[in-house]
Amino acid sequence: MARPEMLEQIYTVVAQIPPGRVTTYGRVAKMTEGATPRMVGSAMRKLPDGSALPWQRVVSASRRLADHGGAPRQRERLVAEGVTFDAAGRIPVTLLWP
DNA sequence: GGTATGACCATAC
DNA sequence: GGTATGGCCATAC
Repeated sequence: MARPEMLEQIYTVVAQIPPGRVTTYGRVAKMTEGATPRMVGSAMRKLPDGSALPWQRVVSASRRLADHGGAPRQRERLVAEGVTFDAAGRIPVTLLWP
């Protein structure tokens, strides 16, 4: 079940990502006790569009945008923050948030 | 309660 | 750099 505490902790971790940096689903899951990458993805999917949560800063472990309907919008929001993409559409390792 | 699906990851090849 | 496999666990039906 989606325990509210865990969901809130996921939101807290995501909210702590600095602007211009990104992190991966696995990292968020590891920082959240009892969570798995799938749950992080589910949590993001459930978010309303106008959410203040910086969901765009969560990317897949290969440093690409996850494959979902809002991916183009996510890429635009990241670029607007100053996140750069290389020719292969990957985010530089230096932008990863530990 | 079983089965299928999903904004995933680590590992092996 | 790719594909395949197993694991993870909440949701939907």
